[in-house]
Amino acid sequence: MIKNIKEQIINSLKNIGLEGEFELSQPPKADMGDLAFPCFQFAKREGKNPTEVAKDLAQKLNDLFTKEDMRQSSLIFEVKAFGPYVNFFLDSNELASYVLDGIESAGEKYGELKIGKGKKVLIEFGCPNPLKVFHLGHLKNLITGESVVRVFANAGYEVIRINYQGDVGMHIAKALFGLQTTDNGPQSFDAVLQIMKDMESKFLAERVAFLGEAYARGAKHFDSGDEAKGEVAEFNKKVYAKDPEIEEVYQLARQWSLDYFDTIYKKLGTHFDQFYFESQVFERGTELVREGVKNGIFKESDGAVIFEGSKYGFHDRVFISSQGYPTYEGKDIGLAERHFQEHHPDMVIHVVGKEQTGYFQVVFKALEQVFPATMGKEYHLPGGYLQLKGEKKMSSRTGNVISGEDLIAQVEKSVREIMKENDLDNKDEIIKKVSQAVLKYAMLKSDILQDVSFDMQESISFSGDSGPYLLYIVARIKSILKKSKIKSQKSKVIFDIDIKTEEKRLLLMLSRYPEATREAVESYDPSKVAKYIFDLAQVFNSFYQACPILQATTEEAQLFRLRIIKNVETVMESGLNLLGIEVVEEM
RNA sequence: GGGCCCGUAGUUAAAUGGAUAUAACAGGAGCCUUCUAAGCUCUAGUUCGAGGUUCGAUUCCUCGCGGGCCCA
Repeated sequence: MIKNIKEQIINSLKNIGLEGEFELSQPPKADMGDLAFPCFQFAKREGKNPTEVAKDLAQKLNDLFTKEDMRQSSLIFEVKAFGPYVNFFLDSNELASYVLDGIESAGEKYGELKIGKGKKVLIEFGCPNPLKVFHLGHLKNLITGESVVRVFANAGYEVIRINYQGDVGMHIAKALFGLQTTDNGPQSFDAVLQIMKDMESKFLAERVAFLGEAYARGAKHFDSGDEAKGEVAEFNKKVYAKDPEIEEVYQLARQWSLDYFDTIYKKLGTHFDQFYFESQVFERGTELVREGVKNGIFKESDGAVIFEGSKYGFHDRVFISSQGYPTYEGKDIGLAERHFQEHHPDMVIHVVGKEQTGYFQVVFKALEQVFPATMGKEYHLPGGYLQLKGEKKMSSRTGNVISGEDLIAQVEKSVREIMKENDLDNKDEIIKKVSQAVLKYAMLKSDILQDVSFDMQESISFSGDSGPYLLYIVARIKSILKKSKIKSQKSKVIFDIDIKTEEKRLLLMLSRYPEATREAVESYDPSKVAKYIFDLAQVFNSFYQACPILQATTEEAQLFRLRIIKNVETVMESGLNLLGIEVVEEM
């Protein structure tokens, strides 16, 4: 959209003899024009003063545009030099018909891209560990991952949603140790199994809390000394060996956890195409690493198997421990083989916290050597932490932290409180959608790498830079459209309409949406879309204040404004959808 | 000890090396018999420090200072 307008300007520049690649920027103020061409680089190449060059270019372009047959279109009506910039003013009426026709003919597809066409990408996100708490980090990861999936799908990629979960390893051992430990000493796993079977009728949340407490007991014991570490490690062996003593308890606890995670996925409107488990890949991972030792990729060191990342400027990492068990690194080798054999992806994106950056550098380097086909295709998308305002980073080591589900519940409670006076049909559903908007927008509005400091008061506030603020604008537009009673807004753009500055700014803003979706996919960062929607919302509000719609002075103006807000609605809904946020009819 | 990331108004965040560093919240002053004022308009307030590269640095480089993380 705006891209085509820019191309027209660039063509004009080429017509007057400029060569090479140009970027157009946006003047800082509306009265300085709609698009700008900075002359610095061109002037440098010519060895001239940029201000003089701008003056000269503006003159030449004006000469060009007065020759009617040379004009690309009537969209540009004025060219002016501002210091070292050549600024272009677009004709409001031409712009209006260009933008509105463009969006309307694209419909819901407006903002979609083709850059990923024919390419397949696996996006791995979520990844909570069974038998551990679903903590705030997982919540943020799910929200981020869901949005990244949508941004890539919107860009034309075929996306496979992957969730990889750690159902073997020390954290499972800790939970099992905790389960068999009571205040009066150890109990048998038969007894544990009986307790758990008796709990089957209870709520899932309660059963999962029971597992969480067990994990916390086990983790505490593990940290209490070397001897304790050894005791817990015994359970690790049993898990890997599928020891019948613990197998039934382990399977039941694992299933409770997974069922519980499913309820959270549903609550957040996310889903997965495929689940992978560490239990499915650890054997193959171990095998591949052992083979790699023979090929000189990995190296034995003090009974463990390591990869010498230090040869590549990273650090060495253990892939098989001295006890003979694969580490996360070793398992990831087995996992990657399955990814590539089953899906043949062009790219695998791991949406994981930023603290894993060093880990992935080494694992990807090792992978390249085990499977050269993965080279350049594995990508770690590092995310910042989620902190509640006034608290330190959350850890699931200790039992008493706010879980992801607790936060969802607290947000819902606060939203319900704010909306208690509102008389609405389907109020519960609206509250749920608004609550999701609160959480998702708060997590996605800053750069993906930035830590999010979640301020409950600010995020649930219905004014300012918040999810509800955006939903409110959509609801207001829908309300006006409903009241307008005009069935068809397919008015021809009326060329004698006097278009106000606020209307023009809004039209220009609408034309930039595809640029936002492109930036988001190119930088792997949904926040680009979030920022765009917020900017659009701001511009809309100025328009809304300055331009009465239903009380417009002429019928033409009313039809025109209805058409504009219909398009704002389309773009807002589309952008929010990329963030995983559903709009509401009223609130 | 080695490596990575970060440091912007009181707070939370923007800014492909470009025009007067932009918003939100909090503060001050206005605007509702009018489409949902959950809004709008005005106002005050910012680049951690020292160098360097550049016509131009919040952005790139070096060295400090402060915070986070990974590895040992």
